[in-house]
Amino acid sequence: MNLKQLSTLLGLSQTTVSRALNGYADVSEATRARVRAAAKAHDYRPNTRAQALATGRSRVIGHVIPKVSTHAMVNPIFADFITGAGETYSQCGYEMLISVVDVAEEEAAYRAMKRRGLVDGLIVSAPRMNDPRIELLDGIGLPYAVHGRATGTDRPYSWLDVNNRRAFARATDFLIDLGHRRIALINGLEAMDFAHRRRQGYEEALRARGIAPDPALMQQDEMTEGYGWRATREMLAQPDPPTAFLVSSVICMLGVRRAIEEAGLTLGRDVSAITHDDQLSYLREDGPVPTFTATRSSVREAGQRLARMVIDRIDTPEAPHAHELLEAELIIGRSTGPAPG
Amino acid sequence: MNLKQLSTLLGLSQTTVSRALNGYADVSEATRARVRAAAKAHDYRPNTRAQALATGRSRVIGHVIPKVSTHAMVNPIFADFITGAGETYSQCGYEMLISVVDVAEEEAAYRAMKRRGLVDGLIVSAPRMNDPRIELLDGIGLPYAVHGRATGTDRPYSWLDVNNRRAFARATDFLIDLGHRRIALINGLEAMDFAHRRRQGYEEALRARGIAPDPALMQQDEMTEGYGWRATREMLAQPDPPTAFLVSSVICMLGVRRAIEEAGLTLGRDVSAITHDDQLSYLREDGPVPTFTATRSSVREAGQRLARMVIDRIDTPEAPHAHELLEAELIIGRSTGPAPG
DNA sequence: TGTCGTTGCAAAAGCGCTTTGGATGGAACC
DNA sequence: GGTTCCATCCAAAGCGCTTTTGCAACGACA
Repeated sequence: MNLKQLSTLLGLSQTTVSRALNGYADVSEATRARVRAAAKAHDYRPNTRAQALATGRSRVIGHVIPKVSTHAMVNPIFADFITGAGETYSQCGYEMLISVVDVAEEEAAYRAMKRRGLVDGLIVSAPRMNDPRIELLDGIGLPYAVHGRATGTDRPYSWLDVNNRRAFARATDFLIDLGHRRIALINGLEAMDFAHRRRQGYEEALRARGIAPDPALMQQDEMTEGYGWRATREMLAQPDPPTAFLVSSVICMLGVRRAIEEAGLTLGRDVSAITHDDQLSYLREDGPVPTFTATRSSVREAGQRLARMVIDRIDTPEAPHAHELLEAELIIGRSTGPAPG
Repeated sequence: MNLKQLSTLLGLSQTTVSRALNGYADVSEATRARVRAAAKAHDYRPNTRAQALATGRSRVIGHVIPKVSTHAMVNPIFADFITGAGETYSQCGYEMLISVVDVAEEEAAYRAMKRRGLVDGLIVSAPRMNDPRIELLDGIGLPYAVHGRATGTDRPYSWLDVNNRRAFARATDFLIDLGHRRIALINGLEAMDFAHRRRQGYEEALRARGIAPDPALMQQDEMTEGYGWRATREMLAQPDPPTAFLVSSVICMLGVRRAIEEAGLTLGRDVSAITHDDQLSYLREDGPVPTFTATRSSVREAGQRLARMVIDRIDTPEAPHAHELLEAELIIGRSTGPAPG
């Protein structure tokens, strides 16, 4: 059933049927009701492609996943983020398109998306420092919103971010209050903006309390379980080992815990640890007191809100850029306690 | 730059330019070369929407994520699977559309996708037993391929699955060979077909060696870290606790290990455990001997191959249905050892 | 010389929708 | 009675591509 068929069936023109369904005022309410009823009865749905061609809008928003090589890591927050964004998209009548592109062809991919009219807007994920994509997309003329920020870029853009700096500063402060002085940072790759900010927060909090950051207590890498384990193991083997750890993700934290337990220590008593927790659904816990003390912020909610943000950019490109800074909650769990000794 | 502009620029008709670019024979090689050069020079890309409208093919494949409630779990294998599928799609000139829909509206969503010409085909994930989606999609007339199988359905369909039954039978066998008799199964939800098959494999292997399956040693739930921990804890507290565990996912296994270590036991010595390992990239390990003994099968590769399978269904709907049964490798790690005592 | 088959290109229709620019008829107003 | 003005509706153009159909030119062949 297409527009033409529906309209002849109703004895109306395509124009009237189209305008009736799209809520234009120049259709009598009586006709509109009749049209709506018929559309419902025949389960009429306008053809998306035709609609897109006619309006110049595809009602699709793209997410690009840059692929480094065949075995590169997929971001573990991806699934929850996508789910959040997807919820908003369905509410707003948008679709989500995901494109896996080789990192070498990323720029070409963005250009092609615009040229081919594939998407109306984009989500930019995992911004690096001085991320070139911002200038690129402005040049191309594709609306977008960034999940995170790109330190070093001076042009305005819309973003949503967790206050990583404050979160890690607070967590550091909390550990210092508990009496810890040797606090390690098991960070993500610091080319990533969020990791850079976390280190800033960590170092600032240390310095504010008169503790000099020790390079031997900082590591950065892709946030896997294995990395958490390895880094913790090495640090615990140092002559003057840390008594507390600041960890970049729960996945990583699982490795940290493993290394601590293997060393015969008890987490929360001999050694403390705080992780950032994106509230990944498959790592969710039920109990009243969480296992890990954590700076918590829902990445699913971030997806929801960021989706809304791109849609706003598409609808009102002339509006000023939006910025949302989500504050992470500090949740006290069982992985922290007073410094031993 | 659109077709019309490009053709006037070349002094040719739209027809000729279109046919030149699309490789038709009735264009001289000289003209074709000239057209190609001009297209490249101006970075011409045909408008996807117009192309789709004209051809009746959208070159988009849909993945539907049914959402149970706002806080339902997102499948942890999702990200890696998507990445694999996405790789194949880009190679074949397809795009991937992901739709998050409320489970109550799932059927309506499939119908709408067809009606609106949104997608050419679908991937069906996480099939349950007697999954109704197969009949539904056949009725709607949308090509699809299933990730897993749906026991109980008698109509033919294309699928790709891991041989879950054999994998779990082999793992069980391996544990029995090591001397274990009390072997627990920490399964996924058995409404899911894969979990059902795993239990079959497990029980068959037990019976074949004269061991009666004990309901007290089987649990099923959503495969979170917390579930693994809880289930293991409970089982270890039983009067006649298991000496070995069969675990449905690495995420779950992390919880199993935690419970074992908390009980003062050593994994691989006092208690053995084998997990199924989808090779999720963020849980990847580097070392020579893996931490966990596992039945291993790459979900990313599954994504790649399944994507190819839907594309084949779209291109040749009359071809017989394809079936791929991937055998999981049994990888011996450090989480298994001879039964104590 | 006329016929035929090829080759190379173009005109135009069509995909299913939106939107522009009227057309129509009746009420309201002077 | 004529004019204006709504309120409704419609015909047709257009979005950017593909595809069908047709036509002109050309060489080969008898």
